[in-house]
Amino acid sequence: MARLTREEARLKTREKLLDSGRLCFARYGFSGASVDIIAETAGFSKGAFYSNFDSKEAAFLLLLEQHLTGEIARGRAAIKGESFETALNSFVDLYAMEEEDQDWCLLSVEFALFAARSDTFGEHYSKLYKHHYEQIAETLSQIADLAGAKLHSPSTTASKFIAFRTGLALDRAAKEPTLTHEDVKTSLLMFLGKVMKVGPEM
Amino acid sequence: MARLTREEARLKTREKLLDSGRLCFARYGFSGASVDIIAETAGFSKGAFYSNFDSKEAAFLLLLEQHLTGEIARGRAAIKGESFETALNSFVDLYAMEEEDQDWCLLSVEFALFAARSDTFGEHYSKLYKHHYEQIAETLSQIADLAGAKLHSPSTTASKFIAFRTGLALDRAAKEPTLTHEDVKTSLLMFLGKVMKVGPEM
DNA sequence: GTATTTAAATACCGATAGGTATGCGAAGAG
DNA sequence: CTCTTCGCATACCTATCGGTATTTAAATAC
Repeated sequence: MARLTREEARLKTREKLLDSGRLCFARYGFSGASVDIIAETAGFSKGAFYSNFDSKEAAFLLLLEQHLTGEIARGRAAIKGESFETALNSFVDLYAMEEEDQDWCLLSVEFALFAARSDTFGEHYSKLYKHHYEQIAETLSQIADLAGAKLHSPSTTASKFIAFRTGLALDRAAKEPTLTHEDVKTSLLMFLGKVMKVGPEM
Repeated sequence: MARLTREEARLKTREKLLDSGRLCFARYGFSGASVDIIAETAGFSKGAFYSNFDSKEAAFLLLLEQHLTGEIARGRAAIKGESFETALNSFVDLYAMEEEDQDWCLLSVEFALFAARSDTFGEHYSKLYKHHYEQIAETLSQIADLAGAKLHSPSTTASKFIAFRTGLALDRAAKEPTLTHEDVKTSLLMFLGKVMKVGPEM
């Protein structure tokens, strides 16, 4: 293994900490994932963590931002060059997630709660999501376009879509979900179909 | 004020603690509401709390159960003797809640997260909600009846409805919600309308 | 080589929490 | 009136956590 400069080593450490953070936050939640655990899981100590990030909250925020960015990119990729039917299906598939992404969905819920109760944080959070919804709105509009439809209020539709998705994910996250993965997919398809005035019946 | 027997006094204390718990849990969340605070708010000490409840979790569970029971009762009351239109509207109004109930909606979300991560608790939680959804399903079926419609799978529909409601409430709980109260109402009406095959367009 | 910088380890701190053990004062039993 | 019971208060225990201060060891600069 090549000798690393100080800068390279530091960035590598940072990445490992972020990876570990992603894992721990998803598994234990924001308050449940202690800085000690995150650092230890990455093979470092708390000192390394605080030498790379201002606070636990700052690190989480970074991860959340990365995750949202990735979600948008995956959305765009899923519909790229596809027909309406395929695009809609692929897009919904992305949000009817199983496993890994579900963990992150739980996390986002947790952070919504946190944001709802924290004055200082609520603002930052709202800004982040306002942008996120606009990005999703854009993708949704493109899908609607494929069907020759036009969304009445794209960004509101995006909010509702994510709201529905979140609620469904919360059910799926239970030890004994009352809904199946199919139910989730059908529900989201139904919603988008209705909104684009082309959907199948429930 | 009449002299109280020991039993009467104890029950009164218990009630006051539960009231305080309802308030504190809603305001600060489950982990944010310390037993100390709950007891103090009720005008008692931690000793009183632990003399009345096995644990913080047990007390919360009791409150959750009471809340769910109340929700069902309010649902039934809202549609009693009404025409389809009125029943549907009143029912949705209940779930498009503002303020007080919203706090509890947040709490239920928090507990869904808790249940998703706790093995011991997840089971208890699932049982509670399975019953809850069945109750809602019954009310939804009655509403559908009024329109001469029949729900395909009442209990699944109830799950989806609550999922949607929860997601929407989560947005409304943000410091700067992206949806309005009207959006929430419209969305829920749209959902039920679609499901009962009689709804208005989005 | 030595001096300096700095990433990361260790040790530590104050706050807070859930829960327990014990003490006290008033209600109930006789 | 007295002894017992028991609801609640007080004091305490242990653990954890986010964050900081200090130290150490290695990379860089000279």
